[in-house]
This record gives sequence, C-alpha cells and structure tokens, in this order.
Amino acid sequence: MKKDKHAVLSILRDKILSGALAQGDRLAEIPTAELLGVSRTPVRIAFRALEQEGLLTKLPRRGYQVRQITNDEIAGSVEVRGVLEGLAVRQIVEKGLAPTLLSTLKECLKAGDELFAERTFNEAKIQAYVEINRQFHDCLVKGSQNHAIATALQINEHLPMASVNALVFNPEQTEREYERLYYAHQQHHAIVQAIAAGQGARAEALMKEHAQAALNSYEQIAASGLSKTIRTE
Amino acid sequence: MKKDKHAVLSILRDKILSGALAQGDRLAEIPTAELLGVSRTPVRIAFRALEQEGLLTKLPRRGYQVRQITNDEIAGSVEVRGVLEGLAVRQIVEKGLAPTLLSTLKECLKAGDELFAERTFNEAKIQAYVEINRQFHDCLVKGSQNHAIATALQINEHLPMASVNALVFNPEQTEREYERLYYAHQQHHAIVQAIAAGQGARAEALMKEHAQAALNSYEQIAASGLSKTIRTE
DNA sequence: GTTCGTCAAATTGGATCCAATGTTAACAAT
DNA sequence: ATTGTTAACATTGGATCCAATTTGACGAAC
Repeated sequence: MKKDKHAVLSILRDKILSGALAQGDRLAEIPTAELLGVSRTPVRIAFRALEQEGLLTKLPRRGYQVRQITNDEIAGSVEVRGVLEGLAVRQIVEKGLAPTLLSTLKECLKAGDELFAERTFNEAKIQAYVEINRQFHDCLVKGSQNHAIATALQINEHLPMASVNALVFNPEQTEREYERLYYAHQQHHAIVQAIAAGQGARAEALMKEHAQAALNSYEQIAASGLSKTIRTE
Repeated sequence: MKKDKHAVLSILRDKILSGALAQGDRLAEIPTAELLGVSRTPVRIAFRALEQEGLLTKLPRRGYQVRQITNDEIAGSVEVRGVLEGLAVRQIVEKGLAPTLLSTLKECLKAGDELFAERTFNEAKIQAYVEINRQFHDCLVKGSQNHAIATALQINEHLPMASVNALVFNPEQTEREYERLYYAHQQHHAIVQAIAAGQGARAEALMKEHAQAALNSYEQIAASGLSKTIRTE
C-alpha cells in the first residue's frame, strides 16, 4: 500500500467532488484518519487545505462540514477564471509582450493545429489537447508577470470544469467534440492575434468568452449525463 | 504568555510583511518553532497557509523561502481585487438586486455620510471609516452570491493595501486625507447608484477604478515615507 | 589534483501522546 | 415532570518521537 504524499488530500477531494461525501456531512479527524489508514496529522493538514479551497467549512469545535459544489458554484468559478485570465492577457499587452512569450504561444498553437489536422478524435488525442490547453493557459498566466493572478486561480484549480486541467467530453459524439475543441482552439488563435496586435481590451474580452464557452459545453454535456472527465495531474 | 490560536500565523505574517524576514531568507521548521517557543506542528501549519497566501514558496526538501512583496506585486494584487470586486457588482446586477442588499448598502453610505459631515478627521474617525469600508466591500462580495469570488479574494486579504482591511494614511496631512477618503466614499455612492439603476457594466468599471484609486494614493503616500497603516482584524 | 563514494548531519513528514475544551446525557432535586 | 448540575465523552490543538530522504562534506583512490 504505497501512500503518496498528496494522496490524502487528493482522495478526500475526489470523495467530495464525486459525491461520495454528501453535502452537509460532518468530517472528524479520527474517523477519517482511520478510514484512510493514516494518522491524524496528514488529515488535519488536508482539512485545512480543503477549507481554503472552499470544499469544506469549519464548524467550531465540531469538525468540518462538506460544502457541496452546485452547478451555480461551478458557473461562478468559471466566471472568476474568466475575469482573472482576462486580466492576465490584458496585462501582457499593457506591460509589453515579451518576444519569447509570443513564440511559446505560437508553439502551442502549432501543436494544436497539428492535432486538429485530421478530422478524427479519440481519447488519446483529447488527452494531448488537454495538455496543450493547460500549457497555453499556464503561459498566459505566467506571462502576465502578476503573481496574484496565479495564486487567485490556484484555488479554483481543483474544481471540475472551473479548471483548465479538466475537460469533459462526450465519448459518444466524437464528431461533435472535435468541433467543440476546435472552436476552443480557434479562440486561442484569436487571443494570440489580439495580444500580438496590442489589442488588450479585445484579448481580455476574448478570454472571458473563452471561459464561458467551456462552461456552456459543460452544461450541455453534463445535462446529457454522458460526460467523461479527463484530467491531467 | 497567552498564545492565541492564530498567533503563530499572524506573527510570521507580520515578520514577513514588516521586512523582519528579508526576501530569500530560508525558513526551517525547527529554528522557527524554537524562536516562537512553540512546537513544530503549528509552525508547519502556518507555513502551509503562508504558502497559499503567496508569502512563502516551498523549496523541495529545503524548507520554505520568503517571497518578498514588491510594489509591483502589490499593484498586481490590487488589480486582481479590482476585477474580482468588479465581477461581484456586475453579477449583483445580472442576478437581480435583492432589496435587503440595497438597503444594507444604503446604510453603509449613510454611516459614511455622517462621518464626513464635519470636515475634520482624526485617527478614530479613520478607524471608523475603515470599518465602514470593510462592511461595504464585504456586502458586495457576499451579495454577488458567487462564493468563488470570496475565496479568490481571501488570499489577498492579508496583503498590505491589497486588502480592503488596510488603509494607509498620512498623519501629517489630515486635510488631504479627508479629501482622499471622501472621494473614495463618493465612489461608493456612484457604485450603489449604478447597481440600483441596473447598470452592471458601469458598476463594474467604477469598482475597478475604485481599486486603482486606492493604489494611487498608496503609492503617493508610501513614496513620501509618511505612511501609517490602520488595520482592522 | 580531481572525482567519486560513503557517512553524518539536517530537515521534513507521519504517528502517537497529552492537554484543553465543549457537548451531551444522566441523575437528582424541587 | 422538568430543570439544573455534574460527569463522562468526543474532538480538536499542540508537543514530542520516529522514520525516511536528501544534502553536504570529507576522505580515499585513481
């Protein structure tokens, strides 16, 4: 039984997000520690972290309570991600675009272009696109040279669909999924174009819309019940 | 020697922010614990928290390192606060303004009006205004019904001047400080007016500008070296 | 003289132990 | 029967102990 360092945190997070722990469930340190076969110390640390992530609330003297994530909550997180990443791209323009950043972004675009060159899609290619997507967004946040953006985003990072690390897709309609992701990739092109042209406000608006688009497809797919989540971590 | 629960975290945070711990200083658990006269457990938890706040970075296997907050960093945090609070007010409008929220906001405005009624200012009145200001901003964030905004803001909450809980003022120019804070208060009026009128985009823009204004006066005062920080906690 | 290997010191992470505190239930008295 | 008081229990927070891993230095061999 190999216990990774972050295992406790990840396991608890997954239990909450998957619904294994229902909203309002109270979590105490000792039972949780026994359940996971670890001592109370890592559990205590994990609880603190999950509280800061907004997944748990602390009840004074009575442990922690699960704060279920509603669809509204996810929508709110996506909105937050939109304005923060929008700020990032605007600040890239305002502070002056570093040439190396532009070339890195163009590499991301090129890698995506190659992926979309043939009009077929399977899980492996989606996995690859998730990684490209992650790199692209990561570049922009880092490129903004505003560390506060990264830290503010960090909290949403683990929420399903509020994070760029997670994409849901419908495995029964790969054709449609191709269209959707290709559209997202085209938005990436437009964003880079706006940045390169020094159009800060346009880049910001595009970035917000980009987040919204992800949310829309999430709602669509989640409603159909045919979702499958792919994450890179 | 009464040790409060959060004492360790607060003490370490103050040491970092006050410059007692210089940028790049490495912090190990044991020396810190001995310095503060506590065991390693609370120190460990505090380090984790400070890492999430962005004040420390973790060096793998070599403890933590102080990430000094530069002026650029503060400016970045203020910008983040601007877009997030801007989002909050926009969403208040978009989701439909609750009547109770509007009345609460108006109470904040009225309390401020009374404070500014006579054209004198002292430290006690500033203290009172800081509290009113905090309530006002808190109302807006809570009123957005978007919990992600609150959690994202939470991280900046402890940074000087990136937080609404801290106002700097120049004790040698109370006249000027009166003007400055009164201007901020007038912005509050405009924001409430925009919200009440359903002008989401205008409210958002005003909110961003409101954050910028705070930053401008901070830079002005900090440069003069005559600053005094008032915090409520 | 340089490089590689081994050993010791440092340091973090996890486990268990102890103290403090609040909550709940039971029992007794009115 | 109801209410108040007390005692036991549950639960968190802090301290110390133990294990694992890495870093750095010193020495030996090439």
